Amino acid sequence: MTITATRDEPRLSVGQVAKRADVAVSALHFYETKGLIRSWRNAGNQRRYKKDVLRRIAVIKAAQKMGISLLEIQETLSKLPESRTPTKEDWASMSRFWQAKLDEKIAYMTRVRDMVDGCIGCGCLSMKSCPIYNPDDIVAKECNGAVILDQPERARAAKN
Amino acid sequence: MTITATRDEPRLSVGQVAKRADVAVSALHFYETKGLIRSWRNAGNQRRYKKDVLRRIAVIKAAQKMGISLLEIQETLSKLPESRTPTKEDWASMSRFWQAKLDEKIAYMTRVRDMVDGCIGCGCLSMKSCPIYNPDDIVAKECNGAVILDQPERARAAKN
DNA sequence: GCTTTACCTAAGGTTAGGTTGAGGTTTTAG
DNA sequence: CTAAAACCTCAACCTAACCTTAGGTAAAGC
Repeated sequence: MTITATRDEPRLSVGQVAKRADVAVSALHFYETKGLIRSWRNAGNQRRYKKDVLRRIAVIKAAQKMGISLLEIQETLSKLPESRTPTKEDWASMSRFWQAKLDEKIAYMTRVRDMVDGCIGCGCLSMKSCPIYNPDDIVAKECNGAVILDQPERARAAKN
Repeated sequence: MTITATRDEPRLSVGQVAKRADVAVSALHFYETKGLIRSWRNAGNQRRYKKDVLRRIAVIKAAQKMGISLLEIQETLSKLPESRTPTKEDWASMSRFWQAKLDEKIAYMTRVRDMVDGCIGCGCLSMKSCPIYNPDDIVAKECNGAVILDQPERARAAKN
């Protein structure tokens, strides 16, 4: 009896998902083409979603707020087990993964801030040795002594 | 004599600027169309730059590293005096301005990290009240108590 | 049963920050 | 003086992350 009740999970239409997750229908289509979410079709070829798509979308949005690209999000989400609905621990470990990335980014930005601070503030801006003045070695060698600024450079690296 | 020597400031060609600033010629053209840098033309219609363009470009690149858009950079640079070569204090105040923005961003990311941490970690993820679970109020009202997450939303706001 | 609302696909558009290429001119090196 | 290197403009193309529009189908309300 309760079994029957649990069994006929109600599937959501794209409109319902859009409303509840506060994203545009077009975005849901888009996420699907990118493999971020999945849908089933009803007899009339309309998308039907399992409820846990809401959590997936919430996680996608949270990750985006962290500045993580959809590609990276997709890659991470794809590690979730397809066979079962992800558990709390699944989401938690994903969260830890992204937090580490965030920490990296925060650290990176802090280094940039300090570099700008140190270099523009220290008076060397007018000198040949200043990393800000000499764009070539904007990755400061002088000024504040070996500031390592090279984390979020994957995009550029990929480009070249 | 020295006066004469100081007076005929050597102007740089795009190729020279590109090389010294480590940016593509196309990028320099692009920056010019966006009003980020300025050039003069020689008799043959070729671009010639004053030396301080190098510093401008260095600053542009530094700002980009901070995640500041070219539009914002342009707006900030446009406040520099056109009449004279910017002084050290000009650059320093610009640097302070951007540092404040960076601090904002860092604070924002820190809040996001803490929200993800608190919410996924606290066990409420499976509950209706969780801001991560309920995308509508991903701007956490529960969990960690009023986390204000709304700084870098100009893009979206502008869109809607 | 009919109308309105929701949905479908495919293609093209948008913004940011450029890059690439075509077709032609100017500079520079030998 | 000539050939190569550098430069010019303009237009097209690129990625990300979607949105919009067109033309057509399905579902829901009365």
